[in-house]
Amino acid sequence: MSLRSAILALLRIGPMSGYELQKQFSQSVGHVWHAPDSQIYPELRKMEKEELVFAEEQVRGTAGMRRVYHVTDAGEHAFVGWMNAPLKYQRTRDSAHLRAAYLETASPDAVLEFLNSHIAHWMGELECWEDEIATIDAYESPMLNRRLAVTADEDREETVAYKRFAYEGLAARARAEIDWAERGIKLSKKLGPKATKSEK
Amino acid sequence: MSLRSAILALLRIGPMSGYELQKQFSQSVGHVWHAPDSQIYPELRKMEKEELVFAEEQVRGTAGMRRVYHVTDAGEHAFVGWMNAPLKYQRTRDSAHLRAAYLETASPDAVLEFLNSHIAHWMGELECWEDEIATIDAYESPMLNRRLAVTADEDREETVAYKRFAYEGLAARARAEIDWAERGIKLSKKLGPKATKSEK
DNA sequence: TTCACCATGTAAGTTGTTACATGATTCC
DNA sequence: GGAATCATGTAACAACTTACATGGTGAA
Repeated sequence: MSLRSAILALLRIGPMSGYELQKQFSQSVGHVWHAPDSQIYPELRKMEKEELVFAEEQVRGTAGMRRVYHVTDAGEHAFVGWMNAPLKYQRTRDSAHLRAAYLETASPDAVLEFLNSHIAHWMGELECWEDEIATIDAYESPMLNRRLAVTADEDREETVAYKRFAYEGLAARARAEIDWAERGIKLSKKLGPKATKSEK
Repeated sequence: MSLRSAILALLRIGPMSGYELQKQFSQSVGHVWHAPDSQIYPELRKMEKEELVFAEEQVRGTAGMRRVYHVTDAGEHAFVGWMNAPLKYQRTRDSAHLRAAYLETASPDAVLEFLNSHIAHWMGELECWEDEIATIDAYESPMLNRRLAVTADEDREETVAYKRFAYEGLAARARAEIDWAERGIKLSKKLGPKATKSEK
């Protein structure tokens, strides 16, 4: 149900086509909740059937078509309902930590490769979130500005603060992962000589 | 494919029935990689067909049955292969941070409830991992001891160290989530009066 | 004898992945 | 005229969830 909530959250910023949504899901939002186009288009059609959104059909050129989706009252209600309901935590499936627990099975090279690519992965995430935070602070976030334009003056501070808060949490997580992997590299180097010794 | 790797990792510790595996997946391992019984039994049958494991059929009482699974050479090879291959990161789907980004939509009560239950959730995880670490340090982990019993002397330190390392990372993550949610509570209290004012 | 635990699954549905498929528009 | 981008999907498959379904064993 969270894909649906993510779509509603985006459409609440302003009406958008499936294509525009898809671009959002491949950028910043996609780093919190990923969704490929093959999931977005069918989901929009389902939401249309359930009247959470409605499509404004636009003609492009001579034969082109564009369906711009708007949130309906029912959709707004569903989103607010989700926001106020208890959150369902999905069970963890964390392949990196699963692997870490059995790292003695991997070759010393593979251990370093694993930890280094873990760092690279989370560095990418960290950069993404730090950029987002900088963009918010500079009042240059297109999506947020679009939302603020239709937000009452007294609610703007809150809207900005929570967005920043969310991104800070994601950045903190990325930093924790990087720290952890760096400690892992030190550990593997400490263990290294013994591992080699045992191969003799 | 990680479910398969997790099963192989457990069976490498020692032969086990589906039921025993299932118990592991509902305890400590299940906090890294969750799997319900309805996924484990069919997966074991598939792995049996692919000859990654074989089942030793044991009779219990007069009519009871028990299939104890052992890792085959092919299974061992598959596990080591997975351990040495680059890890595939699954795309993030983080409903808590998704929600956090739009918290201005929730009622002040719902915000606190969300953040408090986030803390409770991660406190539970943290406790789980700290217990595991304490158990390892006291040489009282049944699964780890079972594994160490069939491990060469010089590899034991590594085996213990990586297990501890994995759990430390999970504990660190839990702490980061708790910290973040606590900052969120402070933030919501700071914003609180204004939010109320805007309702007048 | 009854209750907790051992033991093994199936079935239906949802969600997510990967690959395929097509065509229009706009800008250079 | 060609490339990037706009635009919308389908199909097959894999993974995961939730609920259902059944029966044996062992100890109090």
